[in-house]
Amino acid sequence: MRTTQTLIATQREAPADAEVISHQLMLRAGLIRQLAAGIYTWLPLGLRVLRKVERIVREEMDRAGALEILMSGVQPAELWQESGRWDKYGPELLRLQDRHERQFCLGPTHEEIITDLIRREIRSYKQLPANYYQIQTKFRDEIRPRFGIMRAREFLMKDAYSFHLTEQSLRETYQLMYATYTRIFQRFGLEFRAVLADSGNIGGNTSHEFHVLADSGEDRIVFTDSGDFAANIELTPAPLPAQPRPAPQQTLAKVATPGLASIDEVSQSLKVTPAQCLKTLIVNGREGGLVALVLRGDHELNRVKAEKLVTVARPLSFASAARIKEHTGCSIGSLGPVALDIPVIADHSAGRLADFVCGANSDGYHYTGVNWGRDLSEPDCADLRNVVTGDVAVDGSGTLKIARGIEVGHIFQLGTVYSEKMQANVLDETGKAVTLIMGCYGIGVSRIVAAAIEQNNDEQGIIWPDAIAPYHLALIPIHMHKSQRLRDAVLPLYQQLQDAGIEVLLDDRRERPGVMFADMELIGIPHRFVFSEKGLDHGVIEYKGRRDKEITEVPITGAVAFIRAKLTVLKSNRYP
RNA sequence: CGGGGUGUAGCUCAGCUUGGUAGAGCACCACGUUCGGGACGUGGGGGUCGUAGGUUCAAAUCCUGUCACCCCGACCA
Repeated sequence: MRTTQTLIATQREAPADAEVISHQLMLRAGLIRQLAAGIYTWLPLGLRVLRKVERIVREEMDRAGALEILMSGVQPAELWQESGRWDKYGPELLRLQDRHERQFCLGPTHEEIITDLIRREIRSYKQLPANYYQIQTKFRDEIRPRFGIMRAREFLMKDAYSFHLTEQSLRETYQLMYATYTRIFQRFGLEFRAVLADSGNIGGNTSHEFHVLADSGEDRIVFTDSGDFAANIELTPAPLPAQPRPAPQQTLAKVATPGLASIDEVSQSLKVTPAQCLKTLIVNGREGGLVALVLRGDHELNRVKAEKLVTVARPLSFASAARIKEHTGCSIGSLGPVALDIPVIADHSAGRLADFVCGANSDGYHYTGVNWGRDLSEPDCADLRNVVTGDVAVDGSGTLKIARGIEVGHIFQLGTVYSEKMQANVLDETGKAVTLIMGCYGIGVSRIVAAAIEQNNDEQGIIWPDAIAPYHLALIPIHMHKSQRLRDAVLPLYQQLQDAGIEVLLDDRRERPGVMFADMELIGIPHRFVFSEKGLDHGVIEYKGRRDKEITEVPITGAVAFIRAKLTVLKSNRYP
């Protein structure tokens, strides 16, 4: 492709509302344009990247024996009413009516549609297992779309659904999908990790997430060096404290702490570590009352763990400041478990503290030297906190490390949640109707484009991995319009490179070199050749990889072979 | 949905307090000079100042409504 024949829509400045780097760079590089909140148009260069991601996903799904179909983005309400999700899903489901006033929605996911299809088409156990997938636009009317493509309302997703007669068969396909996802993310050339995940409100039991590692990621994932343990922080169990609780040394004292509310303020003022303080969080209880969750001052509440407590309301919600004031007579910064007349649940490590500091349930006062069992009753303990770096893995595989990740894939063993409600069953060998067991497997195709940029960028712009770059190679001739000699060197090579299966972007604009360099770097083309009169005098052109510091001179006659050797993706990415 | 913010040229923004001819940089067009890391000069095109109403001789500017977008909190690929 020539730059004069495509749309190079680069910009020097990003719109002020683009917050994350991938959003800024996608706009500046001219990959996307915003149409409305969370809704984007893909420009030619961006679409090439999206299509490459899609293609790799498709090839590997096909290889794994999944069958591609395409389901409508618009879905009739009846099926959602049948599964019970029409009422459950809330405003995130964009509902619409046709001219006959029939209810529809824009599909945020396709469980209902596929389950309906399968229950009509598959009658016999002999047709199982089955695994169907599609790559389709989804729509979720997020309360707050943000971060550009990363969390758009409209996005492209690969979703697959498998159907089984037995749990064993489900586990086999689940394993196959796990392996397939691993291949897919390896082929992208992105640093990623698969972790155990919370199955959330989709239901089912086993579930793994695939995360692209990036410091800007919204999720925290936890793993050990051996790799034996890997999980989302949401469901990483914290180790039980190794030491028993020390014997009390201090006596209980009430000290004035006027104006001090946060753990930091209190601990600094009283000259103790945050780990020696307790923080008390009051949440709404399941029966309408209040529940106090108590953590060590240096620990953070884990919402998923808290929601698993039978006394705590789901979803977890903090009690309002007004309600807390009404109940305890103090504001949030002065709460503590002493003489608190609501149920108290302490994190294990908070339960092991002795001589600790906590709020006195009276504004401007804290207690010091507090001890469980002496100054207040022994607490009920539970695992409530997020693990921290250095905690020990409960499976004994070492100490935990924490990284940030962007969730780009999620696989679930769904079970019979949908098949039961929608009566999707087949006849087994004995002629008996058996409810289908389901798995589902998602990949955020468009999100991967953004995640790749979050992970791979520098001052100059995007740095695409070869496998998903819009073009493999940029050709930059310097002042070609003035030199017949350059044209005679560049144009035949441009042709040869394309014939060799290399995707080339030839910059034939009448621009100064600096402009061309800057644009190709911003767009993130991973390899480039520069042609100049000076180089041609010696029969060489200049090569530079996008991450390279130095330039390499390459004989023009060996240019094709040189770049083919660099592009391992040409070989490894194809399969028979 | 609650809290906050912003709407002026394709992008970044000034002008608004104190009403009086709509601006700058980048981008775009033409010509000239430049020419291996986002050149320079001259000339030019482009804006119902988000939108509706009000106050006023006069509104980008003051008032009211409304819409859009963005940021902070509860979901998710």
